[in-house]
Amino acid sequence: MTVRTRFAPSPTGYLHIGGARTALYCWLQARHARGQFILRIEDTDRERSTDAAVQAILDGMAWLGLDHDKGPIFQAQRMDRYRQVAQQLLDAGKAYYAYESKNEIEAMRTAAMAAGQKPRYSGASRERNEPYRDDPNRVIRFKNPASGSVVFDDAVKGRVEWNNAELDDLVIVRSDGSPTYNFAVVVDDIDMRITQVIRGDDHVNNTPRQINIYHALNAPVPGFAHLPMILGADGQKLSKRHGALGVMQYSEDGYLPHALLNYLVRLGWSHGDQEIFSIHEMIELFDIADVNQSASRFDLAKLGWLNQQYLKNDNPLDVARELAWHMRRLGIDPASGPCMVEVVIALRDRVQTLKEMAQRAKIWYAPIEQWDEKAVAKHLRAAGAAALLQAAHATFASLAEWSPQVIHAAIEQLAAGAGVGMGKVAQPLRVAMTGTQVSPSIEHTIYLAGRDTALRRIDDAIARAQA
RNA sequence: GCUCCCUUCGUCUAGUGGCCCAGGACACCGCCCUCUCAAGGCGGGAACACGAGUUCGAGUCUCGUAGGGAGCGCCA
Repeated sequence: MTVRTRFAPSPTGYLHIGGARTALYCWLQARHARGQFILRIEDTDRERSTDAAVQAILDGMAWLGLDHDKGPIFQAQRMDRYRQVAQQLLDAGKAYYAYESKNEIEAMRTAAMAAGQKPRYSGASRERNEPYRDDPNRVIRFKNPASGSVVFDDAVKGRVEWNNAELDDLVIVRSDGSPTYNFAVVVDDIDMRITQVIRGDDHVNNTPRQINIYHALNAPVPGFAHLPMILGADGQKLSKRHGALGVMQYSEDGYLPHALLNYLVRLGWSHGDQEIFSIHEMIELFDIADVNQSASRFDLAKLGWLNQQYLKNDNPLDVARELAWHMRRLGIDPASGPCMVEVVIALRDRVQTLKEMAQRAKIWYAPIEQWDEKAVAKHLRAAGAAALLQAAHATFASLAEWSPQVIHAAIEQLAAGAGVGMGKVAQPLRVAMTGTQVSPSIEHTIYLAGRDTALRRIDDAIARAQA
């Protein structure tokens, strides 16, 4: 049997970290089994669903590379199908019309609470066999079994047993004729022949009543896997206020999609001591049954480390392409300076994101924006610094070849000639090149600036040293 | 209130009764390397929530307690 999984977000916002991990696990499970991955948009709530959110989800999935084999399928376009199935249930005596007002239902809930039960619908209309009539309160409720229990074997939670007595008769069709979530998912998952339902564990409690609907429809029940939540760094539930960023925000912040995927796959799942997984390895090794049962926290530091691993090990040509995008975002033309690949190699050990890399690369593409006065005071106005810079200027101007190796040798000679250590020469030059005391190795910093810029900056620095 | 779920270093996790006085990774601290910052190398501190029970033996099985979470909608 072909394995079929689906990711079914509701379009009420962007694709966040939790949704992205759910999507990843669904995708991995399907790819691992060489099955199908279906994308379904659960937009039965017309109030809250927006086209912009649909687009944001699609963009997020595309950026992560989680491609689907079918879809996106919109629930809003399947209304007739839900009504048809509801009618089937009605005809079979497995669902019924109910006309209680909101107030009446509210009263039932309060009464149940007072009796020490959970707030629930009393089932008042269950045996009344009320015919259809035009009434603003008309809904269709599912006739849940009154006794016995529902048992399912959750791929991550294990065996879960639920007493039917705990379940009330839920609404499956609203007064406006639209289906409710619990009903629409079941109809869809049956129609799409989903074999494994993978979703957040906030749905565990819905599962027993959904299984009862499967039974009422004489449909095979799929397997279930309920994923634990992802918490914020502070252990609080992830919300918009608590760093629950949309996936595309990570793109803008300079993370590589593969790094995010790698971080996400390890959040709740592991394969021995392995930390780095190629997409191919994830697909080979992932099994939903190995997923953890407890919630985990989102740790930006580890994401940063992983991102750097990819920055360091990916082909610099590919990284350069990404870097160019971030540089343009900073208003810099990547063509106005040195070869991007060389810049990537110079900076990749020193930053964790592409955004930082672009920020640091600016010194080779645009004039120095800001001088670190402490650096100027310490290294440019130091005794002998100006003379060293003069000497460096002369040496660099006469170099036959402009390469890091040649520049390195020249600086060593300069230091030896002045009877000082490398630091005494490198630091003033570094401040001259960058305005700060931090940069890649001095020879690369100078080399990447290009001879003309390097000489000009040394002149500026001498002027500044004497100011 | 009721029902369900969860609990190993600060964080992500390994661990499926003896290989564990608990391993790896991130973070943190120290040392080395060194022109700065990193990267890298080496080293360090750091955890089985608690209590009973089963067993020759429990992080691993059972029960309880505590703590955390989810759900109980004509929201998904």
